[in-house]
Amino acid sequence: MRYSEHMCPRFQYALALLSKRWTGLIVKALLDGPARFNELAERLQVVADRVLAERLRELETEGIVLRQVSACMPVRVAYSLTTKGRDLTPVIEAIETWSHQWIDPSTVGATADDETAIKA
Amino acid sequence: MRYSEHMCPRFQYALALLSKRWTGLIVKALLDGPARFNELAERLQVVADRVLAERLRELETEGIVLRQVSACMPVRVAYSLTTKGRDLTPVIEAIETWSHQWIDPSTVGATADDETAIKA
DNA sequence: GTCATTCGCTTCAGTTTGTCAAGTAACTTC
DNA sequence: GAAGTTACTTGACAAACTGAAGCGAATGAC
Repeated sequence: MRYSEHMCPRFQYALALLSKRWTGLIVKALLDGPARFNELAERLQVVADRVLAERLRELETEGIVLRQVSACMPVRVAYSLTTKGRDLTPVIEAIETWSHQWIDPSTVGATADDETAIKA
Repeated sequence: MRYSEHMCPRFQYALALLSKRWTGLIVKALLDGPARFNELAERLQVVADRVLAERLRELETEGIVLRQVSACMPVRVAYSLTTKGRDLTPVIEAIETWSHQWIDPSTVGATADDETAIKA
């Protein structure tokens, strides 16, 4: 990875991590509690399996996500946040606050397009 | 854009914006004060001109960045943050705090690789 | 005047990164 | 023994990013 000389490398490293596509959403989803792979894929419907697997592997090596495999019969894999991961809460909260202050629901676009719209 | 049904669309929209490559770094750079295009490109050495121009255009349409063209002789373009943009400060600060708490300088990799290393 | 330079981009070719659909290996249930 | 579940992986394709070069207007150096 390359860094700008004019900014703190640690900040740049963290930013690169967090601004990888879907990283924020995955962390947010895991803040709601641990989940198995398919469960997580359900929570974040927009993320392709391939990328979800990749991101989770990256987040695991970064020590943000914990991967626990149960030796049981239909091999279950549970993903959860480590302390390092849970410490991202203020970042997520800051984004939530900002989005509620500045993002106009109408800007967001067709929010419920498919079946959700029919149900509503 | 597509959204997960299980999370606030405003949050997802904000996250998509902020997690686009280089967006965070550009905002951070502009928090240090307004800058012209080439000046900004210098501050963020890692961003290709093409993408910088594109990101700035996006951030302008989002109302985060203000683009002011001086009618003077060698057309100067000044970029600065709007209030909406400056309100991202808590987000940037949260990431800074986290990175200083959790990112080990040695993890960051070869911090100063080129000439910087020779000078040190 | 003509050449080279600065400014704010844009264009091009090539690599990286992401998407979608399908497949796989191990095991259970019918 | 065929079908389903779980956690991924694979492959073909598309979108996004990179680095180097170009471009048009306006100087400044000679």
